[in-house]
Amino acid sequence: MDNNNKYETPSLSHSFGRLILQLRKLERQPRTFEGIGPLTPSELHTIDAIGPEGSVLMSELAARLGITKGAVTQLIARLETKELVVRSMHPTDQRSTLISLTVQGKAAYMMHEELHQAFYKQLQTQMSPEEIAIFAKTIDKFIFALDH
Amino acid sequence: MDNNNKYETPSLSHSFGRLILQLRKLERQPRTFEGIGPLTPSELHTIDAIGPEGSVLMSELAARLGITKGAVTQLIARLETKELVVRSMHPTDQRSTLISLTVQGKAAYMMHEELHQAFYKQLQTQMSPEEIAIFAKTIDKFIFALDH
DNA sequence: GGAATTAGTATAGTAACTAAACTTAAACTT
DNA sequence: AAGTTTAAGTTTAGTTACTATACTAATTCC
Repeated sequence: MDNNNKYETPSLSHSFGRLILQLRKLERQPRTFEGIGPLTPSELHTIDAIGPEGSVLMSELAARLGITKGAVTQLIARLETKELVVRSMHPTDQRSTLISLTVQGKAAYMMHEELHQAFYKQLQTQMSPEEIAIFAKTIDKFIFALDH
Repeated sequence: MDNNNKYETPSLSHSFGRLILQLRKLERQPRTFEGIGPLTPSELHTIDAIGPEGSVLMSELAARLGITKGAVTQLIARLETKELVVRSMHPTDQRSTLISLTVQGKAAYMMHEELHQAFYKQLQTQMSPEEIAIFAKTIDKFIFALDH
């Protein structure tokens, strides 16, 4: 046996493969929010990236989400028709557009955040604080390894 | 401060948010394989799910990938035109179709597997065996928590 | 020997992008 | 001051990766 791993665990590659398939599934499931309607994962990520306070440039949003500016234009257009987001002028640069959440948008943000909190609370019943700590730390190393 | 977490770590929710955006990005990047050409992430997951030996039913493939049978039909059709996969008859059930990898398909499988191995080897330079073990274990709990 | 189930396919529609060409504004260059 | 380059954002057409629905054919279940 050329595997001298002395820790009896599920294989990392196997677990990670399952995680990816699970996340792919999760990431194509829209979620419906009370008084707002269904929001796709991309819409939710965008709302998340804007944040509940202040405003963000289109290009900054593209950078945060890791997508092109063209994709952001399309997403913001859709969120604008849903009245979750507003565009406003940049005070000094006429080229720039500032995006911020409407009252409705903030409500969606909060409800989504609560879902997250509930999830992490539920996770704490399954994992010890030590495990959670290592998990968070290793995710960061993992991300680092992902983009070399 | 109502956060009595005594472990100084990046917040799990923050790390996980970043992980999701990173994986979304990764999961829309095709990879090119020597002598085969570019393969999309979905195509690679499908090849992975078929495996290098034996054959798999369409419906089993759909279950493994967590997508509908219709989606599998389309993916297999594409992989068939790329000559990475062949359909064959089920010995006793005329309705069923068995899918297996061609020689080319197995080559793609192997090259992809080598990429994975290289990634995990690189990860081992960043993480201790204990961390890797806990990471694998906690991913499983995490997946469990994801689908309640 | 039907009736219900199961395996797979076909088709139309949607989400989530990208790439490339474009417009307008701002910042440099000389 | 005029021209050039860069940056911000939009538009459009195309692709991938699905889903949902309706369908055909084979099998199993009374």
